Amino acid sequence: MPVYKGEARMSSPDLNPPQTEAALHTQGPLLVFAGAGSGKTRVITYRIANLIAKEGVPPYRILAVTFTNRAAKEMRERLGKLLGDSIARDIWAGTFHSTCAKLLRQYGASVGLTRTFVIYDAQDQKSLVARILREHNYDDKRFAPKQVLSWIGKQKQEAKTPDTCTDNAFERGYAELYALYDKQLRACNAVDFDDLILRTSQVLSDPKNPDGDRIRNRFEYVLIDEFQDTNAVQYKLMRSLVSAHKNLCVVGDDDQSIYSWRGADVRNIRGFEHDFPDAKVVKLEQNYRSSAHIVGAALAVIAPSRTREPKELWTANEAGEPIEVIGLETEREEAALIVSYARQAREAGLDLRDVAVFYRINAQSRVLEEALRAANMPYQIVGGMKFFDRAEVKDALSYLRVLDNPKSDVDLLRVINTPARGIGDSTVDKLTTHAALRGLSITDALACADEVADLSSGPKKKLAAFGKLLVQLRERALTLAPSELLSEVLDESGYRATLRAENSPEADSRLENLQELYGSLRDFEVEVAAAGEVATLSGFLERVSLVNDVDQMEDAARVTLMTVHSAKGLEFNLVMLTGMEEEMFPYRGFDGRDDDQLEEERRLAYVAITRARQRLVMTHVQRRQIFGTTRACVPSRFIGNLPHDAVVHRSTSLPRPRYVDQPNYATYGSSRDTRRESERPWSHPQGPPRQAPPPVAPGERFVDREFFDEGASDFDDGPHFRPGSSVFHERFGHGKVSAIAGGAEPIVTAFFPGWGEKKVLMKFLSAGR
DNA sequence: CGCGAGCTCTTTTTT
DNA sequence: AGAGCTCGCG
Repeated sequence: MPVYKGEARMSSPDLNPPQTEAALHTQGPLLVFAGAGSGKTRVITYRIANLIAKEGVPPYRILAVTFTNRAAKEMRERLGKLLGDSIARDIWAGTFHSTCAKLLRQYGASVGLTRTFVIYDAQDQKSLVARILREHNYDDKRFAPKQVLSWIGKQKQEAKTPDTCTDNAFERGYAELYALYDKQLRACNAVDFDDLILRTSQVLSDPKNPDGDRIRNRFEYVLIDEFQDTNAVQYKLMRSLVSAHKNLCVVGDDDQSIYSWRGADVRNIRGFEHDFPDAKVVKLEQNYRSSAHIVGAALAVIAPSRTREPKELWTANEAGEPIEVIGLETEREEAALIVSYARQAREAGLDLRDVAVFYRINAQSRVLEEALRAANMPYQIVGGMKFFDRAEVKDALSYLRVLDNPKSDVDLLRVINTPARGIGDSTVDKLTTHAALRGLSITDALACADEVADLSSGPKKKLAAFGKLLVQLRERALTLAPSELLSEVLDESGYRATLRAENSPEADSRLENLQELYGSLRDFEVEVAAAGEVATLSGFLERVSLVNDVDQMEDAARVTLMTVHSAKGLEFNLVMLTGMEEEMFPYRGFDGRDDDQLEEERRLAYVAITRARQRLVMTHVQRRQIFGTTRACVPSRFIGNLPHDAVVHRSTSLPRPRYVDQPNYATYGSSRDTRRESERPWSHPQGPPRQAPPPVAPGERFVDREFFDEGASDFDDGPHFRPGSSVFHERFGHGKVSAIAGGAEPIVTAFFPGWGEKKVLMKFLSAGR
């Protein structure tokens, strides 16, 4: 019998009244509006603990859906502390996607999936659609794979199937493609991300399907976090999941709804009471996380939003440090400032894991990264190019996936000529045509390669040899541990040998990445073994598909760089929010932004600000080089919204002249402007700052560099090697640098006695004698 | 059939 | 600025 050790705490002042109300709720629907930093996670864990300990609900009958796997893991850890790890382990906790993947492994048969189905990512999807377009002679001017996929994705997010998706003649072509794409996925025993939800929902909503009832009976209590970011299928799935008992708790904040572009519908949370009229509603409005200045700033930024659920965030915390708004000339200077601030924070005793740098788009990270690296400041970048998206890693995974699931054509085609084994495009074309005509998978077609029409004996032999390789490897897969299989694959396929033979710095780097993949597979095996289970290939591949970068984030003493989207749900002592300029944040895409999108940008800014506990720094520049051109920049309207008394302005130069074309702006961006957001000018000028930084004579150039470190801005010569430097390399020993080629991964040319001149990646070098 | 060079094209946010 | 693509050559 579980003993609930935290019982004493439950009634203690640990929880405020609304928190207690939510935590003690048991039966029926519950809607929790959880303001930023209002102790939401704690309420959720206490509530689950209460269900288990007081109500006697078995942990395995509780499903908790979180936004990231990281959040699920953290929740489990907290519950472990309250109830013990063995109980916490039995709770179902994960994202919608990982939960559905788990369910489909077991209950996927009725929707055409076997236990070894694979999950296709964006790249896989694209290559599949491209192939369909080619094979069916679609006009690739009218049908771009990306557009086709985004249209299909939208249908799936709205729970629409190929036959129910549209009767609009204009969209007929898309609907046909959806049908073809769907058919291919089924033939491949594969799903895409949206399918994970859609197919699970289909299992649940088919009244004749006994699996639906099995799943329903399994979960007596369902909790969904970040509910404002659920889409229509997820909502539908949720409804059929709880239709019997209605023991549903949803938690969210409409002010933090930032994923509408992914199909998320904020009406799910705003209209919740309509679908569940007897729902109990609790509002958590006290912020415990941030200083009063930061809470005030967040409120000021979100206030102009026209559509908000009524609620009032407040805090009893102290005012704290003012928010710093810093104007700089270029993005390089901005990066230098970030380095300088991080350094000062570290010297002041702040742990670097408590320092974060946010930006609106990933493209902004490069310059920041270069500056941090040059300054030897430890950092990690979340997002951007993922480890598992690298070509060599994807190749290796494709081998594993097609071994696990022979029907996966996309994976087979990816590796059929990687490394090059003389199977060219025309041979592959004939093979795929042959397979399509007979309704075979490519693996099957390979098994009888000599029957392929129009193929001479050379290519046939090569196909047969590759087919044989796969058969042999598949046999080995039966007895080998997944990590051993990977090793075998890399050897037998010639992949490793080909890279070794290349003997270039890039190839070395790829080999290293493959080694890292091997390492992560080993880690997975150890972890699974610790839980008393056996590591399966499918299990590993699924994890790889569904982890995101925030899940992967290391808990190390480093500055963290990420997009604002990735930052949702996290918190840091010091947050530096970069690129606070019109067109950057709010971001302006190709076709501008409509009102709804601008509101979402505003909510995004709200999310960014509320991540900070003690200190918030916002930077903006006068000109920024991005996408190959230089743009002139104006401070973001969100800066204009900040309360004057909470802000200190600084800059390294006089702001650009402001062309005031709207008399209203004398109040420095106050929300007195009642026009709709989109009617206000885009590059609207700021009024003069109310609270000027140190006084400056008009026209005089004011440069305030006292808040810079000496030397922080000249990171150009930052790389610690230059021509003439002595370096050390694992294999080549000591040498002397002759040249350095920059870029994200700098390549150093150096002379090594006994080896001659070699080009190596800088990361493989250390300082020599 | 495979590789390289030039070309174009795209550029938000991600499970 | 960078990646991905097509085309042409060996």
